[in-house]
Amino acid sequence: MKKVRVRFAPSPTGGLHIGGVRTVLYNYLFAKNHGGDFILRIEDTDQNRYVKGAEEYIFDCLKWCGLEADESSLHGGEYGPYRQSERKEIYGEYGEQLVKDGFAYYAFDTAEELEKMRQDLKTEANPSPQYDHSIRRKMRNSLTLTMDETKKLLDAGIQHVIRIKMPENETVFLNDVIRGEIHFNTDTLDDKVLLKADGMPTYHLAVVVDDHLMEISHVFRGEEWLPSAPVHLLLWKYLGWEKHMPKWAHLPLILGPNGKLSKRDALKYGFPVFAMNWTDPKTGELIAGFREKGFLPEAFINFLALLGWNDGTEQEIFTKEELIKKFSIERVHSGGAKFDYEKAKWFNHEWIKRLTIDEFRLRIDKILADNNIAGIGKDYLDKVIALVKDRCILLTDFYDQSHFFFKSPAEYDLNAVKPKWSGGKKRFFDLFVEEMKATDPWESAFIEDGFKKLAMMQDMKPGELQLPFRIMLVGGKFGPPVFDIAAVLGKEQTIQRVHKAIVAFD
RNA sequence: GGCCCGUUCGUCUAAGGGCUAGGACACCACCCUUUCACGGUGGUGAUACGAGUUCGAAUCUCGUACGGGCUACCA
Repeated sequence: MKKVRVRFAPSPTGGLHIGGVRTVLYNYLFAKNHGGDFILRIEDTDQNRYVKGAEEYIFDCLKWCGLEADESSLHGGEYGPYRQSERKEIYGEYGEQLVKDGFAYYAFDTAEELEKMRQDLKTEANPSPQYDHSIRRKMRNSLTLTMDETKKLLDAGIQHVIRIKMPENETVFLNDVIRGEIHFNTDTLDDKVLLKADGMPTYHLAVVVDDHLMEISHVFRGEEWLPSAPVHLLLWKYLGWEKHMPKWAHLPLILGPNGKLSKRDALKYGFPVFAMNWTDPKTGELIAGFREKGFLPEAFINFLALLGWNDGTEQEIFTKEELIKKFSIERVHSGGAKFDYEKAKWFNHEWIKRLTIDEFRLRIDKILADNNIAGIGKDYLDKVIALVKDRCILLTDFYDQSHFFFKSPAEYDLNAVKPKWSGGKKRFFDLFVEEMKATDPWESAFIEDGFKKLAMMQDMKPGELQLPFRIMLVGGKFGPPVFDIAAVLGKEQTIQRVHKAIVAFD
């Protein structure tokens, strides 16, 4: 059997959204599952849509996700170049060959003429007229012009495109791995442009030529490509490569609240749709990314993998290695899946809980730096992490959950303590300071023990004293068990905070 | 409008002719915890509709409805 070679072919026009990442994931998992190669090809045939930094950004995203390509413009390979703009010369000859063989033709229509045709033919029943078999006889192309006229125009260097000549009333069968057999009648298809006036191929020509030249064995791409699939099938046939044609699978779309998930949804609903932050160089607009939101790449790909696929069991948490082992394209759903940010967060939480303290520490450098927390000893930091880790749903929750370990509370939630504050309670804490001074060893259980004994001696309920104690150390009604906090803070710091708070409470 | 794809709890999904239609997220209740989470237990909640095939249909077929995608010299 032919070696498995799959590819992801993004056009570098902006951020990489999760639909794209999932397409990469499924390609990658399939390739690795079959011991094959994953190729990344940059589809930059549209010069007008070039966006600076987008290509590098895509590579960075894949690196962060742990889905790096075996071959690409960055990683090299035997089938390069991997950037279509650098393959420009390759496509022309195939276009000419198609014309010579009668499968395509030259078209000289200007943008204005095309626009006029669409306007003239536009009716309520047909709001978007196509350049198809029914009208190509009325346009300016090598089908309507004589050979001499055509040659004259070509020799004169008049701008022209090459269009595929859709056959009339034929049925094109597509055997999709996920959807089964799909058929199209060619009468409903239009004469797509194959080679543009600037000499660049359109996606349709480039994808077929490159997939052939790069010996791609399987094409897994988004469902939005389904309508143009028959054009690709026909080109494989017309170019004489039918027996080498890859297997096809069209992946279901990832939906937002209103249709295909888009970056507009990110702005509107406040959840990330890109893998990493992306700032549009033209508008300066920032679209949030999962990485910066505090997601673990392990959780991110785990979540994405399960959005449209499952292994048939009830397992939901998978490592990348497990996914590689268990993934099968046949088990991918045919229906679109709505993006659920809550579930994404649940996956992240599960992954954070599974992290060891060491692993967690290595992931929070940036969060500490962003919050000006520096010079913390490893032992102390690890104790904090041990208490706080499982309370973090996102990595970025770490600061909110732990800041009081690094900075004495700047203010107190007085509403939680003031109404019930009394002379008796003040006396208790004065005595408790003395008690703490004698507490040895300084451990959670001993601190708690001393606290409760003293409360009993004072004939007070320990429960009613715990909340004030918490506010003293933390500033508010949150955080891990209060005696654990005191233990980590240390005797001196705990006593200091109690002293300071007693004054503030009075 | 045309073409194509899709349709099981609110969401992601399991079940590919034979069960009380299973799990997870979210939600609710209780337990744990006299912070808040975690955790534990339980609960609400679905086969879009209509025909047909069959002893039997979530599962097969057809129709309808609804949702989505495409309809550029963009990918």
